[in-house]
Amino acid sequence: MNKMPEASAKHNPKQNRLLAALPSADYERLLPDLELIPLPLGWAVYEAGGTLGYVYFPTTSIVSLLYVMEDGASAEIAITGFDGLVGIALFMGGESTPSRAVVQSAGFGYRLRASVLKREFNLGGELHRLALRYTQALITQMAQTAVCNRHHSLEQQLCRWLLLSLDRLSSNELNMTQELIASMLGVRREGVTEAAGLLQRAGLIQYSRGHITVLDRPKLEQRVCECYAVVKREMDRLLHAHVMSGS
Amino acid sequence: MNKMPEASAKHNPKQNRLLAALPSADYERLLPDLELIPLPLGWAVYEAGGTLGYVYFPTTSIVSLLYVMEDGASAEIAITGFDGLVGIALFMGGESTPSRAVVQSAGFGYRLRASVLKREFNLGGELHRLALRYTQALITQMAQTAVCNRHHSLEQQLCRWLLLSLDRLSSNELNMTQELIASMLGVRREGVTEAAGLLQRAGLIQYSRGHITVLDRPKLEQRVCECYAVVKREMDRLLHAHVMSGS
DNA sequence: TCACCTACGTGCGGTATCGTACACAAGCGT
DNA sequence: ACGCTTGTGTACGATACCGCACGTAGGTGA
Repeated sequence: MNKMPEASAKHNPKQNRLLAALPSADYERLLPDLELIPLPLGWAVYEAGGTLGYVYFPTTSIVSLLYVMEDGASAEIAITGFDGLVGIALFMGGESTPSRAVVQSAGFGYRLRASVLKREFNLGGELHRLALRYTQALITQMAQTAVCNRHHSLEQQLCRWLLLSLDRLSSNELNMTQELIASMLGVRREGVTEAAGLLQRAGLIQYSRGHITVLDRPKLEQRVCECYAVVKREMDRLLHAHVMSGS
Repeated sequence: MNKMPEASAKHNPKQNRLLAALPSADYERLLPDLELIPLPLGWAVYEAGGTLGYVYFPTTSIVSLLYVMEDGASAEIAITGFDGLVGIALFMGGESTPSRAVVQSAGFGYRLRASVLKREFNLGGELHRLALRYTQALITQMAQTAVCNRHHSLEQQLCRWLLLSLDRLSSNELNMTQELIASMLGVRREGVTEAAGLLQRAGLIQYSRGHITVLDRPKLEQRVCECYAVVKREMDRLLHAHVMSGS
């Protein structure tokens, strides 16, 4: 519908699902303030307790919300990609959160200055509605993470994590060391080696020095715990449903 | 300041921190629709996936948000009392959530019809602001629960749970069987027996057939993991700070 | 008073994950 | 080509929690 001349054919704010779901009036209003930026692997989009100058709308990148404890132990509490935004504390009113946001898979995204986001949010339009619905989906993901941490095996959690990451990429390949996965899942690196080894021997994935290729996604979905489906279903319900009714 | 004749001296909507923080204009507007109701132990305020007809503002009761899995295993993801509200999905836009809300400690609360809440929320006034800030505090609690599940011992988690519950009651006594605590923490009942036994032998608590008395709260705070303090601090920051600036 | 139920205590083998240590292999710079 | 760093595989005892079984004790009702 919108055939406006983009700066680059490769990058487009509408690659982000939330931005894409905005009515054109709202979208046009934000467009001049949307700034394309690269999100390099490992970069901290924001630090725990820090002030948020921007919200980020990832397009081709994946950002993990993770929590680092006093003793250095860490755990991922949620994962965001083209289907969400990073920096909910800005519009929720807290300005900061005790968690970190780290780029888990390098790529691009668009950012919006805090003041612009707040202004648009306070208009009470679609961005307001979408942002809150997305936040609720994020809450579901966090709740599910808590439960999964409690009740499911490392192998199941790894499957969940792989699938959640895969859903936010356009390929079936991840660039990710076991060390990094371990810190996300909050387990030992050796634990990941073992679980990944099982999956590899079963022919579901192929692993090599920080590069994972998913060979058999259906089988991965068979092994994963219910947590994955719950998160995915809720994400779809809260965001897809909107696109339907909103346009 | 407000010396209005309440229906009962014992019950007052302002026993709930969120309602108390509303400017009088907003408060007065809601007052006719606030309905005092008893919250009996074990009652499901809402079921997973169910429609929410009301939001609840607990005053003397404690409500647990918990997640029950397909195989019956469960885990608490957050806890709410006079400092919060139950039913955030109503204003977040999702209408329902995949979690349950169960009364963990009997008492009272006020409820508001969904339509009334949404109307007030959409005015964009203080309730809007407060509800979102509270939601962010809830998010922190859920994140912390996820991390605590992953990294801390059962004993530490029990301490955290006792303190969080205690903070939402006016006494130092809890009515709560080990069985119930176990289902909240998502562990075996025997595990709770053991952990509680340790605390009892150390003279921190006194246990007897579903009745816990906290004897030495300072020592409890010494044993608890950092998770408790983080949640409490963030709760205070997000809600107290408001009271300051808002009135 | 006695039977019964509920809540709690305890013991024991099983298992997943941890902590640590070390070996190996792929890539990278010189 | 060589050594170094980084990423992965493996082993092994320790431990926290599980699943199950059973024992005990306080409270309740007939």
